[in-house]
Order: sequence, then C-alpha cells, then structure tokens
Amino acid sequence: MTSYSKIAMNKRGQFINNNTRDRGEGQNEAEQALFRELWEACAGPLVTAPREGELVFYFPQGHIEQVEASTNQVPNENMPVYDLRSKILCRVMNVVLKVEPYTDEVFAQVTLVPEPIQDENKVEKEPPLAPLPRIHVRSFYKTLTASDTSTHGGLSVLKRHADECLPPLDMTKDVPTQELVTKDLHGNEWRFKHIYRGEPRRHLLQSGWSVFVTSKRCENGELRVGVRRAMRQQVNVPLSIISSHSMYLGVLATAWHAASTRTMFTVYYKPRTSPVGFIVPYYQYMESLKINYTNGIRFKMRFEGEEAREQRFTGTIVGIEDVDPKKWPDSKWRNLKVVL
Amino acid sequence: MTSYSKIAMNKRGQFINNNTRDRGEGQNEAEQALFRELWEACAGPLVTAPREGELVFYFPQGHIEQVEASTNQVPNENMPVYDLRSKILCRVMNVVLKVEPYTDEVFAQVTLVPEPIQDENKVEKEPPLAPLPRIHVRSFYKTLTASDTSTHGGLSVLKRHADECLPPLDMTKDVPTQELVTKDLHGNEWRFKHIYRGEPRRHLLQSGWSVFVTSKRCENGELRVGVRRAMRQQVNVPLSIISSHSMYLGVLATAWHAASTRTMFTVYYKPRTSPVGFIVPYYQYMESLKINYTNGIRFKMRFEGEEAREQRFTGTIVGIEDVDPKKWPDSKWRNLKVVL
DNA sequence: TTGTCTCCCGACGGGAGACAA
DNA sequence: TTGTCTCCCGTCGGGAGACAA
Repeated sequence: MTSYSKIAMNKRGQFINNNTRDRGEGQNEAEQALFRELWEACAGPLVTAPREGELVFYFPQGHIEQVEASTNQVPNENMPVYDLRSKILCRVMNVVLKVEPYTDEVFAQVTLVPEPIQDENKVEKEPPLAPLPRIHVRSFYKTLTASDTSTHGGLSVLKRHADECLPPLDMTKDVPTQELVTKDLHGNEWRFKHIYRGEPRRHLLQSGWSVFVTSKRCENGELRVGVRRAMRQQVNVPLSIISSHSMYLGVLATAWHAASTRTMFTVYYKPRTSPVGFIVPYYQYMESLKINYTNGIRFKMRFEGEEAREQRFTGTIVGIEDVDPKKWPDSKWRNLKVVL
Repeated sequence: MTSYSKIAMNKRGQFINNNTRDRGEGQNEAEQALFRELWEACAGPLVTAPREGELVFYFPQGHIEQVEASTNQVPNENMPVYDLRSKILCRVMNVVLKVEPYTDEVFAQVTLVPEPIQDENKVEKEPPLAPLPRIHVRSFYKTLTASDTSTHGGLSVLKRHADECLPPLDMTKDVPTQELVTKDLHGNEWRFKHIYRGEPRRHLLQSGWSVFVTSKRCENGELRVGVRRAMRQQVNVPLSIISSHSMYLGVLATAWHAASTRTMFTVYYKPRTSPVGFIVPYYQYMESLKINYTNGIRFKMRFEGEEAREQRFTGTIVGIEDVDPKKWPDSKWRNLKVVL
C-alpha cells in the first residue's frame, strides 16, 4: 500500500495538502496522475488545461495579453497585424504540464495544429472529450499565519486537515511523531517532522518547514507538496532576451506561419499569469455563442476568492464592443462590458 | 572633492574595484560616465557596446545565436528564413546600457534603423566615431579565495589594490578603520568596513562583505561595486514566455519588417551570454574584408583568460566555409575554420 | 604578503510549553 | 482549537590573531 499526500502552500498564502491511499498500479501512470493532481491544485480551481485531441480556438489577442503580462511590457501602438484572423481553429497535438524552475509557477506547454476547415459552422460535430480518470487524493490549503512563517517553530496544521490528509500518528505515544517525506513538482524531496505536542496538543510540521518556507517550493515521493501563490503578487522579473516588440511579432508570425502552412506550433499557457485562457475548446465556444449576450442580461462568473476558494459573483452586461476593432475586426475576444 | 571607487566581484570569480578623484563636474554627467565605466568593467575588457550615430552591420544569424544561448534551446531545423539578407546595414539610433535585475548580467539595449542604401560598396565613407571622453577611474578585480567567501571573516584586499584603489586609511591609529559606502549598477547601496588588522597587518573588507557575497551584487554613491561573472558558468534559467520557435520567428520578423519599411527596431546585446557581437561597426567590417583570409594565414585573437585578464592567442586559418549556406547564402558570419 | 585555521563570543533561530483569543 | 509570546539552549558565523605558504 502506498500513501500519497499533496501539500501546496503560498507565502501570501494558501496551503494545500493532499493525501490518499491506493494499491500498486503501474507506478509511472500513478506518478503521472499524481503530478497532474498536484499541478491542478497549484493552478487553482478555475484552471483547465487543454486536452490532447481536443478541438480548440486559439486567440492570438489573448496570447499576446499573456506575453504582455509576463514581460510587464506593452509594445507600442503601430504594430503590424498582417492578415491574421482573430481566432484560429486548432487541434491539440500535445500538452505537457510544467513548472517554472525558480518561481514554481505552473504552466502548460501546448502544441497546436490549425485545422483545414476554419469556418466554425462547417465543422463536423464532435462530442466533448470524456473526463480524465482521476485518482482519489485528499488535500488542504491554509493561509499562512505570522506564526507559521516566523523563525520560531513550524507550521500549525489544523486538526481537521491533519485528520483528513496526513498519515495517522501513533497516539499511544507520549509525544506522537513521524517523518513526512514529500516531493514537489520538480521532483525535489522535502522532509518534515510531523509532531503532536504543545499544551493543549496540536499538529505541527517542524524540522524542515523553515527551509521549505525560505526555498518556497516542494514535493515528495509518497507525499506531495506544491506552491500555489496568491493571484495578484506577480513576482515575474523576466530576463531581457528579445524586445517585447519582437515577442509580439514572434507570436503573430508563428500563428500566421502555422495557419498558412497548416503546421504545428507551440504556446505556453500560464494560468497564474493571465487568468483568461486564450485556448478555448470548440464546443465550449459554440455553446457560449448560443447564449444571446445583450445588454441588461444577468450572468454568473467564477473568481478565486479568500483562501483561494472558488467564489461566484453575478453581474449585468451593460455593453458589447470590440477591444480593438481596427486590428482585430469582429473578434469575440473580451468584448463584454459588465457591472457587478 | 569626490572620490569614486568601483568594485566588481565574481563568485567564480573576479573582483574589480575602482577608485578615482575628480572635482565637481555636473553630477549627472559624472554619474553617467561612472555608470558606463562600471558597466564596462563588468562587461570585461573585450566588449565594446555600439555607439549612438554609428553605422553598423546587424547580423540576424548572430542575434539568433544569442537568443539560443539565452534560452538554452535550439529551434528545430525546418525554420522559414523568408527573404532576409544575412546582414543589414543600420544606423544606431539609441544605446542604453542596462543590467539584469537578478543575475547582474550587463547588456545593451540597442535601437537600430536600417539604412536606405544597403550595398556596402555604395556607402559614403564616414570616419570612425571619436572615442568617448573617459573619466579617470582606478579599479581592481580579484579571484575570490575560499577564505574570501567563507563565513568566517571577510575579503582580503591585496596591498597593491588597497593602495591604488581604496581611500587611504589613517595609519597613525592603532587599528586603522573606515566605512566604505558603495553603489552597484542598480543604484543599491552597499557598506563595507575597511579595516587594517591581523598579524601581520593586512587590508580587509568585513561587516557587510558576507551580505554582499550572498546577494552577489553591489555599487555605492561614491564607491562603485559590480559583479563580473566567469564567462562560462551561465546560470540563465529563463522563464518560459514564448516558445523558442516563436522567438526565432520574432527576431526574423522584426528584422524583416524593419528592413522593408525602414523603421527602427530594438535588440538586446548580451556580451556575457554570447561573446561574439552581432552588431559590427561598418568601418570595422570593411577593414576586415580588406584582409584576404586564405588558408594558412596566421592571426591573433583576444580571449578573456585567468583572472579575467585579456589574453592573446595566435592561430592558423585552415578553412573557409559558410555555416549554413542554404539559409544564409554568402553570409560572412563565422565562416573561418582555425587551428590554434 | 596573503591564505587558512582556530578560538571566542554574541546573535539568531529551532523547539518547547504558557496563555489567550 | 489554534495563534502568539517567551524562554531555553545549541549552532552558526563575524571577528580576532596564530601560523604557514
């Protein structure tokens, strides 16, 4: 019997821990599935990575917005757009879930191939992909307190979380203790001493916790740990490799070249950098078109709220217009004005 | 009277310190000139940044090589090149010397405008630019020893360097001491206690040195400190913003677009990432063409050697061929084969 | 002249229960 | 039940001269 547990935490900050038990399947498959679970826990509840084989729309505008968010730079106005249409119907060739080595930011490397038929109304109907088989994992997150991050002592694990997610301690002992060996998304091992002490008694992670906090990332073989940062804080200080202008042109030229020669191209989707996905499943897009968005209509939208729980808000549409009608005529990208 | 001093150091590592005295000129000009001196000290003796107004050749091939070195990725073979020529004659519009925030790598942001006349033989002759006025600065570098980087004690400054570069100590005191306040290229202040102690006596930088070593970067108001890293160690772990394929296309599209519309474009020149400059002054290029490189000819070449001193080697040319004759026909980029 | 070692001592931080919200 | 404080004590590291290359 193997026990899996996943822990993810955030300085700002959320904390996720996850634990499950299952009987030896193919270890590689299990490893992969676990990786995906942890990746998703770090990505947050709102994120869905594209799936292999899926038919999707790729929005160059949205892609460029993400690049702008990554580089903190907006290229100047007079940018050529060539004759690129505002969305490109593509088949997802390949998806690799990845993590940035130093920031622990999760992202998906997506390879797309433009479809021969671009007219969305002439596309043969396809059923949405069956949901991926999921492993049963238990996890928790916690907003770190001052005491949790202080140099004195370790992380105080809420009783509920410890009971649900951590391997049980031998409570017959005077001071119940065990060592948790965990791995993060990079494959690095992190060890924590899980102890039940204090007056009154409480669950604590110490001996290794502070190293983890300062390093700000982790995951282990049987137990998993990851970092999910608060959405806002954006600590991206990218290297100056090419100018933002060249990046912009690179994105356009790539899409243009792929669309005209119908060859595959690769993009990085970073859900924590720009929350709006620029790769949208075909059927989802078509569904959303059916809804007749007009002024005055009420809608619901999901946000990541306190403690990274999913929250829903409702709003009212007050206007419909193109973001940039000159460059991207008739684009469906971000064209609703709403009031919450 | 103001005293300027410049210190740059390297983990691997070189150490540079520079000190000069001059009487109050315009502080901004002096600041700028000092910045340039420190930037050049960190860039190493072989690097010359392009100058504003200069006529230069821009080599897309070389630029792409640098991007590849920055991303550690080589894009796949079948890359479109469009109809871009192997070198573009440009006027340097603007040069801004910069530093990467976290790695302390120096680089130049260069804005170029393609010239109307591209034929190198029809260009009106221009004299090379007059050398920039330089301030008198004294600096030193030192390969750090185990003791220098150890947690016990500080940096041992060689007597020669202290005498030449550091403000003089009051040697009448029992234990001569002073505080050095320095600034790095980012404008951050670093303070060191400069003390003359030990038996026998020696110059030491302590109290602040270890913080500097761990932070790995610095410079101060009157005294300057910078970091020049060993050429090889390349600690670049770039963020995945766009695919290397898109970067490649971005570079090409930028050059192509600029050349065909004759509008300006911006590139980053990183001398420590790829030592071969891809922006070559026109007159230098023309001079080098005059030399008839044929097999068997002996030549001299400069390298950065031990302690980052400039070293010269001589070699013999054994072949001349195009690196990539299919994509870049008749390119003069890197086409000599040599034996040292 | 300068690199390494060792010794001294103060500061910092892991680890414990006390206590209060 | 859990966040903060404080106290204890061990470790780490700045800072000194000894010593040797």
